[in-house]
Amino acid sequence: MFALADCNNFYVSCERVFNPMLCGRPVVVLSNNDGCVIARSEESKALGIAMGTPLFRCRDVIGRHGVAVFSSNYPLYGDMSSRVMNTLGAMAPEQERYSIDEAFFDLSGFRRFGLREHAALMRRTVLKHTGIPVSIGIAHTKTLAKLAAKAAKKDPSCGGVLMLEGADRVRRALASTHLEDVWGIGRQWSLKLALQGIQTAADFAGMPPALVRRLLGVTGAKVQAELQGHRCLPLELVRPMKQTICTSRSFGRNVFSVEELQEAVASFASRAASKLRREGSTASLLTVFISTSPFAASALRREASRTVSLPRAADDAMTLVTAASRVLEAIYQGGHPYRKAGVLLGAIAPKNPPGESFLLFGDEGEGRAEALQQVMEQVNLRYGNGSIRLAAEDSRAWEPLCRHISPRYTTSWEEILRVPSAPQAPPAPAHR
DNA sequence: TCTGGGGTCCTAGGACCC
DNA sequence: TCTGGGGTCCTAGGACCC
Repeated sequence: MFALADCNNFYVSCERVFNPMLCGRPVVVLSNNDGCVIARSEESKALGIAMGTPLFRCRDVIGRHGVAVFSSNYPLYGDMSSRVMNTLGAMAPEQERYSIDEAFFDLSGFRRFGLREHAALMRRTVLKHTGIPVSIGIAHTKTLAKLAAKAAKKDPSCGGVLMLEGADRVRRALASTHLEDVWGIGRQWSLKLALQGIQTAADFAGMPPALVRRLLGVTGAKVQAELQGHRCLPLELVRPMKQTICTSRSFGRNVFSVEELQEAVASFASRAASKLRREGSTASLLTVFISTSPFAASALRREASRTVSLPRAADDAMTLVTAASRVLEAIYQGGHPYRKAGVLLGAIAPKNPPGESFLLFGDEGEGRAEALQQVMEQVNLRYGNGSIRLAAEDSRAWEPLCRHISPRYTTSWEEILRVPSAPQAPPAPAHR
């Protein structure tokens, strides 16, 4: 049997652990740049604040009901995530970390303890050790386990754990699940299937497989088979190597000049380099993209991108920053209010593959660049990220907004001492 | 005024190979 | 009149996930 453990309203729960005054109050967490609502407490959901709502569209509700608003605090959420994952992993070692707030487990070995009982113990332990509430679904396939976890969240009577075993129990769960709540079925496919009269997970599971294959391809066919209890998605115990690594941001304001874009792109390339090095990989393809807001007047709108292949696979900031800077120069065009840029690395390969390759036409700089990069990493490790960086990255005038950020309670000695003030609703727009 | 970031997989079509 | 069969690789676009 597979289990899925899913943290409830994860980002909101992280904020509440360190600021219990938030419990019982409506809370939302915003996307980068304070743009959209990406996490909501139950109280906020009850107020009708939908996932992904732009902040400016729900300011009224937020003001009227005293909703607490937070910018996202990824150092905090990432650290809390590893605490939750480590706690769970200690109690069920066959673990696949699926996302920042979810993990799958193979619980087959725990039959004699009672699967439901063991899951309930996992849940209690995580709550006690980290303060984060989780819901756990148990079933024969991953897709059914996801469905069970969702149902466990909705129904308070099951105490956060729901096991789907037995054809009848599964059938009832499928019948009471809307199609768009099934893992793997998004908006577009729901609409497509609604035209065929398909409303619930049970309807979908009962469709002729050939029709599903024709409408949704093999991906949809797998979802259907999983709902019928056939395992198509195995537990992935080791995370496969990333195929692309991307660092991109929306800017806190319009950026017009190539100089400011250069600084942003240099920072992204440098960030991407450190992600790459953490993976122990190198990249041979580099893409730079810049764009205005997609909501800008069409005369001002512009999207541009270009990919280059690097003369040799690289993982150091200086090579990637230099390459990115050249690409940006080539695609930049003045007169547009740019709001976003990014660097995407591709053709990723392990750094020291068996039978290591070398450059035919020498490269004496190589060893020095590597040594310099390592020293920079050590300095940043000891004195804090950003203590030393390439001059090209400086100024940061483009930095995204985060007006409602909470302290990094678990990863910063300075910030842990900051007393959380009762968070306020964001300042009302000037005209109100 | 104000709208995230980082991924994966599949499919179709085109260019190419013998 | 009539024009093969079996592949690979790449790219762009579209769907999905959190």
